[in-house]
Amino acid sequence: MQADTSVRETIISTATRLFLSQGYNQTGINQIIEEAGVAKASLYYHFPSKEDLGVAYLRTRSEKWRAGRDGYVNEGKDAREKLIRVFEYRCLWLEQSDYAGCSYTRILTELPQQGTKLNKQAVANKEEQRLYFQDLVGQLDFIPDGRKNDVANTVFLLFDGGTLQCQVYRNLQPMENARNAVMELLRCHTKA
Amino acid sequence: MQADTSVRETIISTATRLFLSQGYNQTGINQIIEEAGVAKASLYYHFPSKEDLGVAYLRTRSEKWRAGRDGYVNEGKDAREKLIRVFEYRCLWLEQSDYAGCSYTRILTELPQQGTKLNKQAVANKEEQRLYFQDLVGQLDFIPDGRKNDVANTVFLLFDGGTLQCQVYRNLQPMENARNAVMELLRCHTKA
DNA sequence: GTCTATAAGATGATAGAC
DNA sequence: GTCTATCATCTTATAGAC
Repeated sequence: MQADTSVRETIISTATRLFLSQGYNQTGINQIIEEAGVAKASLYYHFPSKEDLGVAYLRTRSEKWRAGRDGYVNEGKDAREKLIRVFEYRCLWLEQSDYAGCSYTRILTELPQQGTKLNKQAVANKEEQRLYFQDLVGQLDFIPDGRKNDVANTVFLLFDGGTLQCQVYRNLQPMENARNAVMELLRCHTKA
Repeated sequence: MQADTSVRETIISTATRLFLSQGYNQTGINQIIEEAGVAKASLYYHFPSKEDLGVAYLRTRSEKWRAGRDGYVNEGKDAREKLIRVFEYRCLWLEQSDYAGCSYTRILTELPQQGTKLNKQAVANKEEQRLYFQDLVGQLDFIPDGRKNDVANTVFLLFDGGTLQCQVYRNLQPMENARNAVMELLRCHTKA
C-alpha cells in the first residue's frame, strides 16, 4: 500500500515533468519508465493506458493549482484584491514550471479530437477556471450586475492570453501586463 | 515546372488541412501522402523532412493570413476602425478553419523545444503579429505616447486569449468578447 | 506488485527503377 | 520528378515469471 502509492506518485511526477517540458505526444512511455526507474509493466499496472496516465496528470495538476491558488488568493481582504492576487499567483506558478503554460490548454492543442477521456478532462478543467473567475467577479459589488459577465469574460481572456504569451516568450511580462490591464479595467468600471 | 508547383502545393494544402484538424504530431507522413495522392518519395523530393514541410505550412499560413487581414482591415477609415476590424476578420478566419486556433501557437505548444527550424519559424510569426498591433496602436492619436505600449500589449493579450478560447469552445463568442473589450479599452482612454 | 522479454504496428526517411 | 519497395527505429501495450 505504501509502496503502491509511492510508485504511482513517482510515475505521475516524472510524467508531469516530461509532459510539461516536452509535451504529451513527444514523451514516450519508455522515457517515462526509464526516468522514473520503474518497469513498463509497473506503469501499466497502475495506469491501463498512456491516456489514463494523462488524465491522472491533469487531475493532479488541477488539484495542485487550486490548492496553491486558494491558499495565496484568500489572503486578499476583498474580491477585488483576490482577483489581482490570482494573477500574481499565476506568475509564481508559471515560474515554477519553467513557463510551461497551461497544461489543460496544451493537452487540448495536442489532442484536439473531441470526446476522448483526456480531451474531456482538459475541457472540464478549463471550465472550472472560467467559473472561478465568474464567481470572483460576481462578488465585486462596485460593478453593476448587467456588466459582470462582460468583465468576467475579459478577465478570463487576459488570464489565458497572459498564460499563453508567458509560455511563448518564456518570461513573466505578459502576465504582469495582464494583471495591470485587469486593475485598469476595474478602475474604469468604478468611474462609470 | 507546372507539375512541380502543383504537386508541391497539393502536399502543402493537404498537410495544412490535417495539421489544423489533427495537430502536427498526430499527423503522419503516410496519411499526408495518402490523402494528397502522391508517393512518399515525391514528398521527400519537395521537402527534405517533415519539419521542412512544417515550416512551409507555417509560411503559407502566414502569407494567407496577412493578405486576407490587410485586405479586410484596410477598408477601415482610421487606425481605430482598423484595429476593430482585425478582430472581426479574425472571426471569419477562425470560422473558415473550423476553429483551429492559431497555427503558430499550436506548433509552439506541440514542439516546445527551442532552436529548431519549426519552433523558430513559429516564434517569428508570432513576433510579426505583435509588431502589427504595436504599429496600429501607435497610430491612435488620442492615446498618449506613454500609454501606447500598455494598450498594444493589452490588445495583443485579448487577441491571443480570444483565439485560444475560440479554439477551445469552438465558437466565436470569445473573439467577439475580445473585440468588445478592445472597443471599451479605447473608449476608456479617450475619457482619461 | 514488480520484473524481463516480446509483440504488433506506426513512424520518418531512403534506395533505386523508370 | 514520380514511383514501388524497403529500412531502422520508435511507439503503445501484453505475456508470463517471480
